[in-house]
Amino acid sequence: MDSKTLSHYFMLFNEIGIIAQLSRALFEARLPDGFLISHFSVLNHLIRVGDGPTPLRLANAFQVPKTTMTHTLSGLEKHGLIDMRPNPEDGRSKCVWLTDAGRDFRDNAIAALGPDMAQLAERYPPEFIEDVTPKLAEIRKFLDAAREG
Amino acid sequence: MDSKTLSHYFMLFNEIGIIAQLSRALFEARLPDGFLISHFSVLNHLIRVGDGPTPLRLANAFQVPKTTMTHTLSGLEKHGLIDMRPNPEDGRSKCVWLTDAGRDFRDNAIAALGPDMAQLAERYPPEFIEDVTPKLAEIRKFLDAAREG
DNA sequence: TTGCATTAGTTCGATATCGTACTATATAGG
DNA sequence: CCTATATAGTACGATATCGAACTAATGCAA
Repeated sequence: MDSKTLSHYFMLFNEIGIIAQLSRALFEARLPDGFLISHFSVLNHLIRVGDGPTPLRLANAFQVPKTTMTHTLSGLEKHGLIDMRPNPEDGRSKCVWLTDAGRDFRDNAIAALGPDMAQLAERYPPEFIEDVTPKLAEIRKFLDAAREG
Repeated sequence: MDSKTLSHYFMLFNEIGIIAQLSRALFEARLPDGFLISHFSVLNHLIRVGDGPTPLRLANAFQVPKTTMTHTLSGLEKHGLIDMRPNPEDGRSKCVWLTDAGRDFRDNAIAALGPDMAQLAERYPPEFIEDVTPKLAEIRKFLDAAREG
């Protein structure tokens, strides 16, 4: 691969890194003090996919080490947004359930982020997003496979 | 905006966040112990754009707080990969210059990452990358503008 | 010139993230 | 059943990142 082509691949990941950084900062500015995207993401995931998963399943879903997920969940539990109950099918394990406060928090966060997304949508319509997202999902799957291999 | 459309926007940033995470881990596994993508990125930037910029210019280029750039540069300097010299045009400021060791480090890193990129290129040819990257760059510019506004 | 606001860089404290090691439980093989 | 291995979650230590406050130099305006 010639160096010019190689640099294009570097640039892709450079852009992705910067967007991840900027979007995190912008999103967190809309959340109550002390809450991070990681907290919102978990709550949102529990709503979308359904609650009751183990911490390890969540760690895999977000591709973070399980120690990181432990930390994130402890923050959510401390604020009463989730319940951690024993897993009836495995004595080593736990299950994560939303509380009413957790659902409210997530709804409020969505409402707080709505205007930003609407502003983004003015410039980049849904078709644009729906074009890019699947391509990124492909790359993500490839990287995830490479991680294991 | 209806909730289904909204969720598409969330998913975009979710994918971006995960790719940033995975690519960082994969890249850093190819670097010598104790070095991070941030170190490589700065060296690579100095090669591409030319060395001699101030730390603040670098912080802006990578969209990180200047305190983070101070930390990154101190690591590079400690390993003798860059020189920090006074800025002749501004007594408050400094200029960042590559050392020969810095150039070598960057060349070795590129060589170490080459096979991974080649593997990626097998599945996602340059045209794919050149389609996606500009679109991400647009979103990045939008977010950057929103950050200031 | 003098005084005030601005800017570049660093220091410091807080914390999110992550790897290693550990405990408890589960599973497979003898 | 018993032992060895694997797995789920946690505790702990290291460090990258970031915001607030600080220092020093600059620029501007009266």
